[in-house]
Amino acid sequence: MNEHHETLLAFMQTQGFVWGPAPELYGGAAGFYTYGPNGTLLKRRVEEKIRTLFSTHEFFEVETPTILPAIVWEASGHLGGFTDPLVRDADGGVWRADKLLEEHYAKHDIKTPVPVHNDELLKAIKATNMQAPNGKKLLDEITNHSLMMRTTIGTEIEGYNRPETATATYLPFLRYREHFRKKLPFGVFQIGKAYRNEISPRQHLVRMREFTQAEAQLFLDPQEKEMHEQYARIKDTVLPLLSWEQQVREGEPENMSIQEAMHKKLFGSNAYAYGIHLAYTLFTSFGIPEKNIRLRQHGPEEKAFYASDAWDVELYLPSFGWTEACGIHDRTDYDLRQHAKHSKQELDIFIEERREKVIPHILEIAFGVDRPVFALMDIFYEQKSEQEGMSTFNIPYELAPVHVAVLPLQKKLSTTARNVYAMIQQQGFVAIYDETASIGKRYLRQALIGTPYCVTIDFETEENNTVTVRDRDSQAQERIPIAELETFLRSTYKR
RNA sequence: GCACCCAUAGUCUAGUGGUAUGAUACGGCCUUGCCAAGGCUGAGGCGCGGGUUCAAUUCCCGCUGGGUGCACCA
Repeated sequence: MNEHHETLLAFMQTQGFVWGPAPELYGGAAGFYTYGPNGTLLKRRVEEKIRTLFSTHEFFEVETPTILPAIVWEASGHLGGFTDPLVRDADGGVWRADKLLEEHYAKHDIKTPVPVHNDELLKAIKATNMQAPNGKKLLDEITNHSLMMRTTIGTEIEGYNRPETATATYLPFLRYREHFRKKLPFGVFQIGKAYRNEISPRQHLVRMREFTQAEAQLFLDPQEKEMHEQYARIKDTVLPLLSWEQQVREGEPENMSIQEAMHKKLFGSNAYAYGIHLAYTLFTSFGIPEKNIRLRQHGPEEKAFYASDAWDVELYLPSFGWTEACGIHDRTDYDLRQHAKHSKQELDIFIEERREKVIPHILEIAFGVDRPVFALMDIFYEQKSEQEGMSTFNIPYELAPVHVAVLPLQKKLSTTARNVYAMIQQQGFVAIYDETASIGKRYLRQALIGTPYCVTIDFETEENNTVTVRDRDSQAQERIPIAELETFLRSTYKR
């Protein structure tokens, strides 16, 4: 673990951003964290950015259940074929059965393919007479590990916590069809919890067992993936693109216009390019510096089974380096076909002009919300020694957890100060009142949580109803009338 | 999950087979005119369980949590 990350963890804990692993009282469970008051405010602001951007691009928010019966996950492909076959050794160690056999075959230059089904896999392993890598005897049983968290609905229905929000978002397709008056394209988005029973979660908020996911889903007519109007608006935008070709030759991302990328066939359709652009815009709207963002194309091996086009938004985290933050997938008609098959319903739309029924294609932008939140803390917390100046959380002003602090210069000014505090709260700002310790110490406290403005009530306030407003970044103070505070603050915090 | 390493106030740390050092943060009082100011003072800790021992925070085992590598991350 690097030193920066250790400093960051102390910052997040002491300043009320992130605590855990929870429940701390009982020693904690890996992969679960609690957002403290400041962390929760920060995360909310990030979620508001998501809502604003998706809404202004004609996506509509929905909220679906987090627990769904097994049949849904059989249809989506999450259950069944996509669990890991595990074999135990005499000591209780657990190994990936298919990987063990694969390695064994590779080592002995055996060309036989590794069987897919558990019983055949077990038979093949027994035939090799192999042992576990730790020298222990392997047991005669293969069990499945699934990343899905199982639960029971009522007394006996098998259910699972959703491992992604997307599948849950697709299920009301027939309702969407009516709601959007049988016309494509239409878009929906969802922000909510997802659960993955990771074998060993690490890297703090970056990989949790319970996390917040956000995703936008655009339902398209497969023959109308050109989206000329939207494409025309974005085609000249330059994006940092790390193509698969560049990765193979270990090159750097290239700054390239979307149009140029289309010519090079990096994106499969105008619509997909639109999705890429939207995802990139989203991450810049969080205030993450452009140098910390790049787009990386998936290689043929890592591309998900359902996707025709696949890129990730990656963020540079000082703690962990380049980290996947968001996937943009053209999922084609895979999901709707699967659910049509399993539910025995026709999930299509009748296109008037062509007099035909089509199964819409789905373009997906999906990401863990906790990752950009972590990135903001990781990138913008700056620790300084007392000689160097104040340690500051340099979060962009509009994302700061607390908008403004109200500080009486001395305690004898507290009545006036509390009146100003009450007024600011009623105006809808998130405010903090602090009258303990020296004024300098209180400025530091606010800098540490990124509060942009400190309103100080001094002796002049009582004479002429003015206060000073201290700006976090410039540390400059400006005297303004109390009556103008709201306008001043409103200019930073648009609502 | 495997291998190795680690675990002391909120945070960071010293140290010990006889219950613990310091810094910082925090509370109270006094002082204080924009400063990470000063004085007095207060509260706060050996992750959990078992073993060895007269005695365990210290030694041993297990668990939990963290780090690194492998695996996993659909």
